[in-house]
Amino acid sequence: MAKQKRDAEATKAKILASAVALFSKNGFDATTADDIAKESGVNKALIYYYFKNKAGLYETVMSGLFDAIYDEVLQAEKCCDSITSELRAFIETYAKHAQKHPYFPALLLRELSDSGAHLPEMMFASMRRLFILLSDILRRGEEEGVFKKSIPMVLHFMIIGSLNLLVTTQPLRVKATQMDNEVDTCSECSMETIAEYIFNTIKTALEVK
Amino acid sequence: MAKQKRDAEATKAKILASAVALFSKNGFDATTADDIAKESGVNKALIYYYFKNKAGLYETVMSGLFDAIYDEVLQAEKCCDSITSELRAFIETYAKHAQKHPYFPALLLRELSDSGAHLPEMMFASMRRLFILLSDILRRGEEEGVFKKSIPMVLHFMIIGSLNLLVTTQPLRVKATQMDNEVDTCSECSMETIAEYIFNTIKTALEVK
DNA sequence: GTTATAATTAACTAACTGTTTAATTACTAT
DNA sequence: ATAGTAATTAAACAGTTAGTTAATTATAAC
Repeated sequence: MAKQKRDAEATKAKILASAVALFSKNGFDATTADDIAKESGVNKALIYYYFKNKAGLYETVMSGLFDAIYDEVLQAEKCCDSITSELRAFIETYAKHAQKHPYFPALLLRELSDSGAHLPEMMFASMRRLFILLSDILRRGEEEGVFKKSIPMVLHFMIIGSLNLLVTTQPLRVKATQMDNEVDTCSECSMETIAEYIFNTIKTALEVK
Repeated sequence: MAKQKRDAEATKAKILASAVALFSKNGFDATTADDIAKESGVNKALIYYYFKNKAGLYETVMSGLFDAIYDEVLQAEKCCDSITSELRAFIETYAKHAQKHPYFPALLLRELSDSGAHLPEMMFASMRRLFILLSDILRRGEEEGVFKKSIPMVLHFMIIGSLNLLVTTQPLRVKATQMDNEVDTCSECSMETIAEYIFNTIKTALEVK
């Protein structure tokens, strides 16, 4: 069927797309239902018709984003022959995704900075899933005698903390370089270079000497 | 003089204290002038009398927090005999401060996640100052042949990113442990242990073999 | 074609928010 | 005492916001 005048799925999709864009740019509080309605060209009441309320829409948005990155990382990890390359895949894939969807780091950091005030259970479970993935790599590496004993939670935050911050601060770092070329803020660094460097740092620290 | 019925400095201090607490808990947008007035027991209009407007109050709050942590790190770094222990001091002091003032990581992460939307110049300069401190340690270490060549900006975010996230997620990680003891979220880890581990990870990666 | 249902709309509301104002009270210097 | 100033107050204002409602239109089933 061609485009109808009424298409519930299409309407829902339009709302979601605008919501992702606006929530990530301005956060939950600073994004209004009117903004989303205007951006998507959809009547405001339909937001409540389809998503119950603003919080419900936000949760749907976040849930989708979390699933997407988890699936991608899970996928990438399968096709590896060594533990070390699994670790590299974890970091690289997360980095690639964060670069491709730069709103994700912003939303994640905002959520973590108020301890998940807006979405208790769902975001909780999603973060946990991702952490278990890394935790598992480290445990198996340890069992195989390839990795030293580590504190997975700290390594996890060293990885995703730095990756997320490097994405969100990108414009800030570019600005810093323009103002003062003395300080190297890595403003020209590609996400691949950064991921590679983080991987090497952690790999070196994990190596049994 | 004993306590008077009117004391401008005391009033300002009361407003600031409540503002720090509320801004860090709920962020800029979700904190209302009414909240601050109620919490501090000060008439709402006095916020505008002393701080011009909400943004002005926010900037004063952030400015104070940034100065405090910078001064502390700068102080700690002076009294070191080796480059390696300067690096340790940097990480340890930041960790200690973040633990002592757990609202700071929350505010910092929120700011960075929207690229400093609320306070362009001031927070920019403060972040830069702190980064230069670390950058300098790494450069001198490199010159002395103690450290490998590194990407300071990435290391900086690995350090402060992980430390900040570990502080803000503390309650979340405790909750995770209560629900499921299988996954170790480092919920019992002291900030000293964490700082020590981060230091060792980075030190090992920087060592010239 | 009629009917039932799902999608859409414009207008509305009730609560909230940042900020101002005009009046009032306490303190200080003379 | 008095006058001037600084601190404090309650009330109000104008704009915004999440969420609702009752009516209207399209679609599909029969």
